[in-house]
Amino acid sequence: MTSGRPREFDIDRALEAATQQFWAAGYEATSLQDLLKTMRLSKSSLYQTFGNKHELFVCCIDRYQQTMVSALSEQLANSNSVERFLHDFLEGVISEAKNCSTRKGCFLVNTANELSQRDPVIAKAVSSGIGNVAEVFRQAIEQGKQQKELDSALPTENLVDYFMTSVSGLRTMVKVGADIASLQPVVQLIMQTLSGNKPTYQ
Amino acid sequence: MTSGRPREFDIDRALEAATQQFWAAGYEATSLQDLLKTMRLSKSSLYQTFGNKHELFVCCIDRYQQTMVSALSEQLANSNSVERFLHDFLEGVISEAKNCSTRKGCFLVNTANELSQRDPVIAKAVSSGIGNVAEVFRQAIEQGKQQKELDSALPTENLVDYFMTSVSGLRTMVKVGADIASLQPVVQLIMQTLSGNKPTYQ
DNA sequence: ACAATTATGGACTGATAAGTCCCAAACTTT
DNA sequence: AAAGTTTGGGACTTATCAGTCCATAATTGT
Repeated sequence: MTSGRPREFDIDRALEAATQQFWAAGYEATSLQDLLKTMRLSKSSLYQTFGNKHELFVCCIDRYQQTMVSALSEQLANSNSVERFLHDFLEGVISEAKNCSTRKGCFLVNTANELSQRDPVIAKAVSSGIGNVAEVFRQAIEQGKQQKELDSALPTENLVDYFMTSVSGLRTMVKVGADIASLQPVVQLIMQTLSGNKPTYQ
Repeated sequence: MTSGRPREFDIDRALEAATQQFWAAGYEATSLQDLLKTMRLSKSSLYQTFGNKHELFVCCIDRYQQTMVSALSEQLANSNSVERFLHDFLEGVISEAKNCSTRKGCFLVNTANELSQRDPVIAKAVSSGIGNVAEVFRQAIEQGKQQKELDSALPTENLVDYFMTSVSGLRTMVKVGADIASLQPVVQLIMQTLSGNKPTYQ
């Protein structure tokens, strides 16, 4: 029935560009002009397609969260050692400290810090996203306990909370400017704690 | 020589008020109107005394940092157990999760997250402040090792970095909305790791 | 009395923000 | 050809922001 000029841009690519912008600069510091530039859209197209800045942001959060969860799930599935999976993730977090320029951290955590206290809609999206990420790690840790890689004396929930806390902490340290040499031993300590202080994977 | 009408407001009280405002809402989200209201100053007085919003903010950061460091030093001096000192600090961090309303986190960490990537002046002030805080914990941990409370096999620097990372992580978890019940076991795990997995102070 | 300083408050500037609206052109399907 | 839709761009509104300036009053020391 309905027809008309077809949309020329790709919604997902536009969302990806918007995400990069929001991720790098935050919500408030990103102006509509910035978005139009990186998304390569006219103002009309943006408002018609995404509603407004706030709705666009929530879309970006959701998309980021889905992407992250599926990537993590895949990595877990392709990994034969849970210990290695967790260790590699931590290493990835602190590897941002190698090149001074990027240090973007995690989009969800950044957003939580910027907006969770004053925007309940965004707070809910972030909280949900972090919950989904934590769920992947819960599965990983459960699997690790069954394979006797991790300390099975402790409740899985505690280990998940501990891991999420550690990841958040490393992210902050990277942002504050810590160097990778000082964070490497921290990663070792975290992994030792998770595995019940057996010698850990290097 | 010079005389004139004496200043009617107290600079330190004004800085305290400004700090509370910046702390609660962040730098960008705090307008000059907000500051005038909480500081109970006229616009002229604010600009004459503190220069501008940015300089005022740096003053707040410095003042906060000094206050925090001296308070921590005092607590450490008055504490007979280093383990208890560290444990109480972690408990204080997660106790914010009890009353949903406040959850302000640490002013330095908040600022690092908001501005460190794009404001080098503030980044330096924050980094310096966090360094001073870490120094107190370094002294504490050194003392703990000498008193055989902590695992002396590990370098002090690593333990300090681990502790700072853990604190930052807990702060983020609180902000994201974690409840105190799930963070309590995390605190236990952190303390066990610091003390070399002896049974820890409850 | 006089100079120096701080006080208040409002007017003002220049910039930027998000969002609305309108228009003419481009494109697709019927 | 006609209807429906998207395109880009610019004009516009409304609001807010940080910061400057000025006039006037209040209070101090000399």
